[in-house]
Amino acid sequence: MIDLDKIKQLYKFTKQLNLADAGELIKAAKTKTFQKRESILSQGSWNNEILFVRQGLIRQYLINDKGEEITFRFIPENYVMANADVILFQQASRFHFEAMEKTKTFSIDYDLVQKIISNNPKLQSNRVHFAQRMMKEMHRRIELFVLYTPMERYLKFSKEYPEISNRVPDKYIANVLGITAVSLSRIRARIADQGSA
Amino acid sequence: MIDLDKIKQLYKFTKQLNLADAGELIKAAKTKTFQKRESILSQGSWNNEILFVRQGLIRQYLINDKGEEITFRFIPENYVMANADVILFQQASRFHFEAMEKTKTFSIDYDLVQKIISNNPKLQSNRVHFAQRMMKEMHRRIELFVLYTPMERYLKFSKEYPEISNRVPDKYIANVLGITAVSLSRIRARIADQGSA
DNA sequence: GGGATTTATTAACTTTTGTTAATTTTTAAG
DNA sequence: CTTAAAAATTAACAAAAGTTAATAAATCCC
Repeated sequence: MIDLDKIKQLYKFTKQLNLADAGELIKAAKTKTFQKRESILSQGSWNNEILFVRQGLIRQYLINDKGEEITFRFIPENYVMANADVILFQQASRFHFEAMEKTKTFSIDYDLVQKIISNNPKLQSNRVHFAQRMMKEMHRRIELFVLYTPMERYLKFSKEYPEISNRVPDKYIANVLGITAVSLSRIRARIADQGSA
Repeated sequence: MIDLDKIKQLYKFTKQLNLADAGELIKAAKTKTFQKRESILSQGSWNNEILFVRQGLIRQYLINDKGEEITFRFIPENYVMANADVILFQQASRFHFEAMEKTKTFSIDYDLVQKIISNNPKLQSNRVHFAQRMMKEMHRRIELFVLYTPMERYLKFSKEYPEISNRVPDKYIANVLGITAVSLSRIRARIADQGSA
């Protein structure tokens, strides 16, 4: 993997990436590959690596009080996996992360990112744009729950993220949309009905 | 309003605020007061002020396709009102913001914040902590929808934000939790039942 | 390609929510 | 304090979602 490749990949992630200044970050990034179903990070971990997904798809999930597995989020190509529990909430991870397909990533320790950024002030704008991207994604997701019905959520989700929707089992999508798999199946039946009516 | 007061208030907002460096920001902040029910920002606006709520409570809402008013978020003391549509999504505001009580704020134009920060690199850490605070809040909210039932959401919300829960009409809380006012009323009845059973 | 496993669908039933409207309670304004 | 307005509750019914289990379809792997 040569640097040019890295740069291209990262450039897709944020149009604002300042290529000259990002050099140090790119140098520090480690390449990792995970096989399908391989665990990337487990519940209880204090690992605080940031992973940029170059290829593949990661699923973030947890086991709730009732012992049920609940998928919280998908992280496809050009998105970043960050462990909110460790980085934002200063607690051990409640979540598991696993590759749903063969997944290639760049990874950097969050502490190292901090350090590099503090030594390269020009990287600040990249950090700002990264944070904004995360906030946009989260905001959209909250809107989905507050403003729309389960059926509308599903329609919007599959329209907005076809590259996820077509790759992962519906039962995981159901979790992400805050409904059960059975309910999602019925929603799909209703949509098919209406479409042909 | 003397500067010391401003500083104290802002300090509450983020423990990381570097008081010496924040001087310029504090100088640039304008003090505003809104009366109960007064509109702060309307749908369609391109205003991109950031408001820090010193006192009072702001309600963010929109009118959906069906003409229904839906409350999206509350912004109480020591929280920041920012218009995501203008700042993150580069679009005119879909939301209205109004004071639910007499509300006192500090306000700064987002562009001015940007400018001041770029001239005072030490303020960067404040910006990072601000962004992290927003992300924490959003993450928690998404968790509420993905991991919990409407009843659990209500219990957690009223426990975690009693200062909001006790001040605003239930019908607005219902929206924020993604359910109807009637349904919330029934949930409350069920809780009362169980409590006395 | 064929059997095993996983996923999706369907069914049957219960519980909860949405919707509309009436009624009670609370709040606000004069 | 009294009345008007707003909010919350309750009712009645339809629609949708949760739950458990059975069945069908898709997929995985040797």
